[in-house]
Amino acid sequence: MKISTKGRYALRLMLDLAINNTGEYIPIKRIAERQEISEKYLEQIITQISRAGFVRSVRGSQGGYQLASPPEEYTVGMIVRLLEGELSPVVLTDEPGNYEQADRSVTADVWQEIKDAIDDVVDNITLAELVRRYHEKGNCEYYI
Amino acid sequence: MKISTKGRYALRLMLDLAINNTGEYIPIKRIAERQEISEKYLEQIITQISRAGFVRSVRGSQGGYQLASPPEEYTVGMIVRLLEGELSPVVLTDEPGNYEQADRSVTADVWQEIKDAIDDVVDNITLAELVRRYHEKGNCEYYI
DNA sequence: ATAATTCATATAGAATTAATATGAAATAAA
DNA sequence: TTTATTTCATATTAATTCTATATGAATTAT
Repeated sequence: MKISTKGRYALRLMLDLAINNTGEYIPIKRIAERQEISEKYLEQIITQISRAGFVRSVRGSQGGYQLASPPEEYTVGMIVRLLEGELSPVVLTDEPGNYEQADRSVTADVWQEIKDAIDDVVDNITLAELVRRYHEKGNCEYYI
Repeated sequence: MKISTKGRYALRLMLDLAINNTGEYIPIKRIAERQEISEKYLEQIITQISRAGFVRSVRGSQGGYQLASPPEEYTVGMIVRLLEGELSPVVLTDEPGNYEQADRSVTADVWQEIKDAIDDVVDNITLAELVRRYHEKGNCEYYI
């Protein structure tokens, strides 16, 4: 029952970009240094993020990444789901809309309740909120 | 981000015992048949459950298992955690009590919020509640 | 040209998952 | 007392997933 490093690193990566959202392009190398995460691993991760259109990229010298939209536009859920898939404790083949509650098993309902609770958390925290909390703490430069 | 089959089967197993909580001892073979789960795999699982004292067992012919306490006494959380460990999306080394919120990273706080939301769900559903829901649905004999 | 950087894909070791297998110990019933 | 049934204990294994590392092509500013 764990979110893998990909999902967690993705959030730290996006938060790093949000905190340093100055309009400049930030190379992945810089983020890897700050976050102490393998550069090549981060490259894989941001590739997925980039393909989803969450960031803009510029190749070559002086290139890098920046957020495609303002931090208010990104929820934790959007980012983590991109790397992890649905944040469901089980594979729920029955989509909530397709079946009545009564047609599903009681254990399936439990997993659905857990999923809903998780979604409620991650869909209501934006990068902007995390940036705000980060500055509020103000205890350590890149302790994300 | 999944609960493994052990945790899920454990819940179905305990729910099966709760539904059939007549005072008789139920062999694991019976449960395996009803739930269509490998008998040997279920044995491994109930061994852990038994060691935790959640069930009483009797060996030999006519033996089997039964709940050690009434279904009201078991929450989904107790059962699933037994097999899965903490239902936390990451390993949270900092126990909530040991550190001030401000001393932890903003991402750690997110994972903590997710954990709290999950705990809130699983700690407030008992086996008795699931038995009630099961009878309420009443659509299929062992569709757990 | 050169250095820096994204982009694309392949490879690999470690860990975890999900079982299956083997057999000993205990108990009721024949 | 034998037999069938059942829990209890532990070992093994195949498949999958995780967590990277590696190689190198394409692009761009200097």
